[in-house]
Amino acid sequence: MTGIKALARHLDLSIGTVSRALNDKADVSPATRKRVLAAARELGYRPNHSGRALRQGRTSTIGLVLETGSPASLAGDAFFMQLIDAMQETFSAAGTDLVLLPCRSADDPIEFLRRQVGRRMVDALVITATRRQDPRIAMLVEEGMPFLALGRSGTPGDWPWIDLDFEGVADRAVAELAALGHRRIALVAPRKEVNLAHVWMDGYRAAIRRHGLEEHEGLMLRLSVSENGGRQAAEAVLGMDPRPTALLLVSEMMAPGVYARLGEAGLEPGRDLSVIGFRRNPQLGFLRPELAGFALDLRALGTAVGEAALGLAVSPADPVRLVWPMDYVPAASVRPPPAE
Amino acid sequence: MTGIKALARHLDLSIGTVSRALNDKADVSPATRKRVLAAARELGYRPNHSGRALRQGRTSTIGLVLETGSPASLAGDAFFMQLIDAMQETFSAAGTDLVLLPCRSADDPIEFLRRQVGRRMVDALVITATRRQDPRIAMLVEEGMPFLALGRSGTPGDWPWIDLDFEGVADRAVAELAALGHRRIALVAPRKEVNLAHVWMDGYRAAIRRHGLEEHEGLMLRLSVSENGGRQAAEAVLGMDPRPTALLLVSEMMAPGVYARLGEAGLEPGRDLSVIGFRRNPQLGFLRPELAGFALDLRALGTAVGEAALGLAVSPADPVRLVWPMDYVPAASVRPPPAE
DNA sequence: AGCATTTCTGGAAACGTTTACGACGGAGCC
DNA sequence: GGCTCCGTCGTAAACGTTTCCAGAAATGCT
Repeated sequence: MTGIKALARHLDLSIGTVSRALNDKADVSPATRKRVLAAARELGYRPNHSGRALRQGRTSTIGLVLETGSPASLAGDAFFMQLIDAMQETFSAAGTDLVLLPCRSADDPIEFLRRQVGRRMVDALVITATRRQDPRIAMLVEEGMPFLALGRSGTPGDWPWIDLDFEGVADRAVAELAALGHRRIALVAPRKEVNLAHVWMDGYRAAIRRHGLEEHEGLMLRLSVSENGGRQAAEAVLGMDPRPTALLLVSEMMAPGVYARLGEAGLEPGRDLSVIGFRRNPQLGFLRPELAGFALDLRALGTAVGEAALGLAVSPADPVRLVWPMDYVPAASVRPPPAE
Repeated sequence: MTGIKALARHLDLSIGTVSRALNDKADVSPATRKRVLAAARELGYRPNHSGRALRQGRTSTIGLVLETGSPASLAGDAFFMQLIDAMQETFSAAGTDLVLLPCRSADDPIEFLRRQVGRRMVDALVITATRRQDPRIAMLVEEGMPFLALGRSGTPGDWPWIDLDFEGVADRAVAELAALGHRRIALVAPRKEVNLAHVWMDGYRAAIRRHGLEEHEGLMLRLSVSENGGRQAAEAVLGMDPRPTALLLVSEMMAPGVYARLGEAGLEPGRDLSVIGFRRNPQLGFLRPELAGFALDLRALGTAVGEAALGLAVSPADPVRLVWPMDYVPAASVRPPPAE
């Protein structure tokens, strides 16, 4: 393997000069720089990551922690894939690499993170699926590890986060439904104790109250975020008496299940039960009637997340705290409630 | 940050001795070993990954390359999540870490891999979604990078791979259907030019021929592996004249789309069109009638993949070449064809 | 007791890179 | 011509760890 040493010997230069030439440092003549770059390309030289990281004290790598085992994390839709895509594009321009660190849900997430921190293999971490009380955050703050949370948490402190506007979405969705005359609106929240579940339910509760609609804990369903969860949501709504006239889903990926179960009962989404999915998702373009939801530019979000993660190392003060807004897109799955 | 140096000073020992104690080497007395381990735990010492990697010439990390942007890779179901989970369990026992390397489908995969190889950040790579002609394989062989391919390829050579038994599944599925009296069996293959598409179609073709069934290129559909793809498959089948009596899916995740489209046409899976999904998937337990498919123990597969990947570094000779068998599990979605 | 052997420990080199510093040459200036 | 200064390059230390080697202490053997 050609290291910088072999390269220097081949060029009859010192390794110091070669290094400076490769890294665009000042103290090297244009002629030699050109010569070095040519030789490096020819010999296929790639700097050894460990050596560089050891010397520089940083790895130019950022880790995104993902939960494996939980279907809500990466499965169900290409949400994260697209996010990762955009993040990587941003990183790439900054000479940084992205690695995904899968954390087994069976393992202790704290221990997993502590291990990553100790290894110093990444300069910063991006964590997802934040909990209402998330010990990971306190740990990372304590360890002095730069990190960005995708999602808020009740853990106090000035750590950086970016989150979707769950309460804004819930509020707007309820408002749209109320304006059409809906009085009984059921809500689906994740079964898992992630923070967004509570933000989502709080936003819903506040909006229900503000519009003076029917408030009832039984209208809030906790289900797994999956097609099957959607099916169970529809099942539950069908069993309620009086039956809600609208259903608000925490994830649009549940909608196919809802539609299927309604169809089996001879009901039609929109006409018999208004349905609002969370995110407007082109993958679900086949749904009839079209599913109402909220537009989200995943590329823009991914870029923002990427930039925030990059900024972590450079400016630890003034952490990002960003609620990402989403715009309502009406569709035929939302109509006035059926006449009683 | 407490390095081994600080630890040694704190213990009034040489760093050599401390290192040996930590790494379970022979030349250290039980008493000091105990003392060192206690101090390491107390001071929260974690070996620096770069330092160790630099010295040892290996990183104890294996990279799994994933394609982002393509919905078939990680989305659709939790297939990879579960695989990763089991792989990680295997790695963990061997003191190895797993990182996921997302490769943007927009980028050049060769360049991406070359970069990973050059960085020497991982000891071995696991690549997925192998193509029929996959230049990545030739490149990795040439670079001398240990790797394992999840999926076969037409690229010649003795590189290690593990793949599902696509032709076996296609063969058995056709046999089951033929035994029930089906004569016109439609097949769904991925639209993308992955190797498995061809293995799958070849297996199907051979079985069709062997059983003397209706052979016709129009019976083979190339569609995206998604719920919507399943919908399109059903759509296509409905439009065929004469209509096939059975449908063989390359992924069970397409089944909900198939079921939905059939339902809209007033048809019932099993009764009007037999459907076989690829893998038996508990996530799809809600489908009625139950979907026939092939049992696959993802944990066992993940363990096998993990072990093969671990063995890559130790025994480069005699590469793994493994076709993973799957057993047919009948269900109500497969019944004799309707009387003409 | 004397020697050989074992057990434990410290010293130091090495992995590949970056970077502070010093050295050397030539050019410019008085 | 001697001085400074700038441009260019080589030298060497340092990052944190592992591992080889030698040395010291302790033990076993005759």
